[in-house]
Amino acid sequence: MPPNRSILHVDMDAFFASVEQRDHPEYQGRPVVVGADPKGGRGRGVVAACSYEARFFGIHSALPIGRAWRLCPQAVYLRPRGARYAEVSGEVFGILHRYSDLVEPLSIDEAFLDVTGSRRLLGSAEAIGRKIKAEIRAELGLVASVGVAPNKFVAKIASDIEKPDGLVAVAADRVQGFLDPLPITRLWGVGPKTAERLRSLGMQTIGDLSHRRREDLRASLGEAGEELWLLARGVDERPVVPEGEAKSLGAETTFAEDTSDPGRIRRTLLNLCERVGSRLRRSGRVAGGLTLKFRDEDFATSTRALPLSPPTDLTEDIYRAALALLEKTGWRGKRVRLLGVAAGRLQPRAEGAGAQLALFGDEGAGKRRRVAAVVDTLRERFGSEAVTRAALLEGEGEEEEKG
DNA sequence: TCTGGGGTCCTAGGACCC
DNA sequence: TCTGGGGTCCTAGGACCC
Repeated sequence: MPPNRSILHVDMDAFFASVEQRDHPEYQGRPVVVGADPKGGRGRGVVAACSYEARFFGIHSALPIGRAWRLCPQAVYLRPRGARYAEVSGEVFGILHRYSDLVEPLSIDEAFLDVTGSRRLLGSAEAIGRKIKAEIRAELGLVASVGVAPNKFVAKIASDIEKPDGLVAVAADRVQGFLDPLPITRLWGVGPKTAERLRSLGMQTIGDLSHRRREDLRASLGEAGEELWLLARGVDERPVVPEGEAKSLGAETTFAEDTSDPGRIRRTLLNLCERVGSRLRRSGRVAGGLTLKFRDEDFATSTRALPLSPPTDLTEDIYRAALALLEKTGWRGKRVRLLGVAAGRLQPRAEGAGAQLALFGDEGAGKRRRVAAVVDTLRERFGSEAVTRAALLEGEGEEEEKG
């Protein structure tokens, strides 16, 4: 690890809303809220992103959409267009890669760059940050905020401090002075629960924490406390790691109203399994495990998991496992708010996997894979709601599918 | 005013093995 | 009849992030 690193954190400002305003000039200057359907104030979701005009009314991300509606009914309310944002995100990352090979995505609209090795050729880290902002604006018509610091943690905070359109550089000898006055909630990994715990121990600011003894934090918060202590002192040695493969892949949905209707529950579950299976097949991977998520009308959430052996990317296999997991939740008689399915233990699909399955006595696998390919094509062409596999819903295990 | 959907990581506790 | 300690793997829950 070089002793004097230059790390950038680049964070797009109001990303989803800004893409919508750029794609639809008539939305410019207006409050734009991207998120769930507000349904006249009765919608169940939350705000995913909103423009700065909307923030003026007190709207912010994660706000229940019904509340946003009451604050500003005249705003433009839009459903997220995930594929579009992914496309624009790719263009943003294209610009970032001009300045370093070490680009680590943190989400669709945020990344770390290690520009330590780029400084000689491309100028100071701060100058690089300025160029990145200028190119994002000129080429994409979007605004980013940038933080420059000796490590990831400080760079991330720095990018946030002067949002929107900010550029904040923190030199190594100014890190402690920069951090100390900030509230503990700025620490990475301190959410509502940990913040409450720290406050009950008399700590309000990062300075309050950095002035404690390391052993005291270890005693009260364990290993996590020690890590917080290090962050509070501006110590963060984590390297910038270019993108790796995702470790899990899931889909979940909240019902428009809580339901105990078995047919509706099974149809929804099948649709989730189809979405997960389809994404697995597209990514060329198989899942070695499945987790079902279940939330009841009281918002109590539970999960059940099992291994998938052999690993699979087929909707039928995933759905069968999901039904077994659903039984383990004891769902009957309860009203369901949310169902989710997540594939884990992902691994590359082996070549000739179908032939291998045949050895295990599963001759239908090749055929089912071909059916899956057709379904995927139809769904791509006509949308994910276009194709329902009626055959999988019938019988409910009393009747085997015939080939 | 109820609280989305996509993820990651950590921990506690039980099973199992030596 | 009660008795250990370590290691590993697994599941469920939960905190956190965007």
